[in-house]
Amino acid sequence: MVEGIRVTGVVDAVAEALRAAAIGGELEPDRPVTEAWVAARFAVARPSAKAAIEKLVGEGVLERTAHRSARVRRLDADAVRDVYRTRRRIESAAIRELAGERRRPDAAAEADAEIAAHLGGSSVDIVDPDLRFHSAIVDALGSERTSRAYRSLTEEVRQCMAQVQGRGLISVDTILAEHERMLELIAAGDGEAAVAVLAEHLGRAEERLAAVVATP
Amino acid sequence: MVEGIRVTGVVDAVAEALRAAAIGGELEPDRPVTEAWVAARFAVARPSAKAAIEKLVGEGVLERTAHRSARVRRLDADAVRDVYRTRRRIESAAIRELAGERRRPDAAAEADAEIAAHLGGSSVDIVDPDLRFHSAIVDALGSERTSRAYRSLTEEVRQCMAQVQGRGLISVDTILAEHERMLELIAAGDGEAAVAVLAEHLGRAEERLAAVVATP
DNA sequence: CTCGGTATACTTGTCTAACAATCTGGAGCT
DNA sequence: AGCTCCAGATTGTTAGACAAGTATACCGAG
Repeated sequence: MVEGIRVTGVVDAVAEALRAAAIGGELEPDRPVTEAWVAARFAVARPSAKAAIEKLVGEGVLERTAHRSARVRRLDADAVRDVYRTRRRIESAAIRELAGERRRPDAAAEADAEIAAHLGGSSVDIVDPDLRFHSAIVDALGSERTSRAYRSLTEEVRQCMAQVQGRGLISVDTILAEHERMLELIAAGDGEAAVAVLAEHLGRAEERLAAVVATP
Repeated sequence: MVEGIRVTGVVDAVAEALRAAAIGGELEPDRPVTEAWVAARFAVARPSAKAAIEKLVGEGVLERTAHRSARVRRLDADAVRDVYRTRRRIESAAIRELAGERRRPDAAAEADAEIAAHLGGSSVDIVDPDLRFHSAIVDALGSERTSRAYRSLTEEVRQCMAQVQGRGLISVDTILAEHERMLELIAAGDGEAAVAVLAEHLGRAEERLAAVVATP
C-alpha cells in the first residue's frame, strides 16, 4: 500500500504517484511500465495497478496498444507545436474577454511576483510559476470546461520540460517583461495588442521547444 | 458479451454502448447506474462493468461519488452556458485562423448541404449535421488537441439535446443562413465579422437551451 | 406526531486466483 | 541469411470473496 493519507482510494493514490513520476521525468519515455511493475512498486494488487494505468492512459499521460506494456508518451516536435498552438487559441480567447471588461487577473500578477524572485536565476525554476501565470488568465474566466481543457495542456508542457531537462529555455527577464506587458494591455482594454504579445511569447517558446525535442 | 465485432475489447465495447445510451437519452439522468446492472445488461463480469463506468466518469459522461452509484450527469443552465461559451472560444480561434488564410473548410460546406435537405422540417433532425458543421471548422485546423477538446463539448451538447427533447430549438432557415454567412466571411478573409456572426449564432442557442433546461 | 439514533441492506473498493488471448524475441530449420 | 515456429512474457477477462462505506428504513423516546 502506498504511504500517506488515503483520501480517495488505492487506485487514485497509485495513479497520482505514477503521474508525478511520469511528468516529473522519473520514468523515462519508451521504458515499459508493466502492470506487474506498478503493482510491485506500490505494493498493490495487479487489478489496482491496471486501473491506475488505464486512468493515466485516458488522461493521455501514458500510451498503450493492446497487449503491450504502457509507456510514458514521448512528445515529438509535432506534439509540442500542437500543444502550444492549442494553448494560444484558448489563452487568446481568455485575454480578449478579460480585456473587454478591463479585468486584470490578480492571480496572474501574484505568479509574476514569484517569477520576479528568480530574476537572474535559472529558467528551470520558473516553469511552475510561469504555468501558474498562464493558467490564472484562463481560470479568471470562471469556466470549468475551459480551465479543464487548458489544464491538460499545461500538464503536457510540464512533461515536456522534464523531457528536455532545461534545454532551450528563455531568459527569466524576457518572460517577466512580456507577462507584465500583457497584464498592462489587458487592464488598458487593448485585447488585440495583448494577444499579439501572447502570440510572440508562446510562438518563441514553441519554436525553441520543438527544435530541442527534435534533437536528442 | 455484447453483440457485434470485438475490435478493441469488452470494456471498450461496453463503454461505447453505455455512452450511446447516456447521450442518446435512453438512460435518464439521476437514475442510478450500478456496476451490477451494467454487468447484467451487457452480460460481462462486474470488473469489466466497473472499468467501463470509470472510463465514462473520466470522460465526464457519468458522475459518481465514492461508494455511490454512478448516474448520468444532469446538465443545468450553468453547465449549458459553460459548454456554449467554451465552444465559442475554441471556434472563434479556429475561424480567425482560417479567415487569416482565406481557407474555406470544405467539410463544413458539405454538412450545410445536408442541413439544406431538411429545410422546412424539424430542427431535431439537423442536430447531427449542425454539430458536424461546427466540428468541421475546428477540425480544419488539423490540431489533434484542439479537436479533442471540442469533441467533448459536442458530446455534451448532444446529451443536452436528448435531455430537452427538441424544446427550444432554432429554425433550420436561420441556422443555415448564418452558417453560410460565416463561410462567406471566412473565404473573404473577414475573420472579425465571421466571429461576430458566430457569437450571435451560439449566443442565441445558449440562451434558448439554458432557459429550457432550467424549466422542466 | 415528530425527531433522532441505530441497524440493515445495498453498493462499491480491493484482493486473490486462474485461464485465455496476444505479442515479442529467439532458436532452429531451410 | 532469411523464414518459421515456439516459448516466455504481458495483458484481457472472469469468478469469487470479503471489507468498507453510505443511504434508508425502522423503531423508540420525547
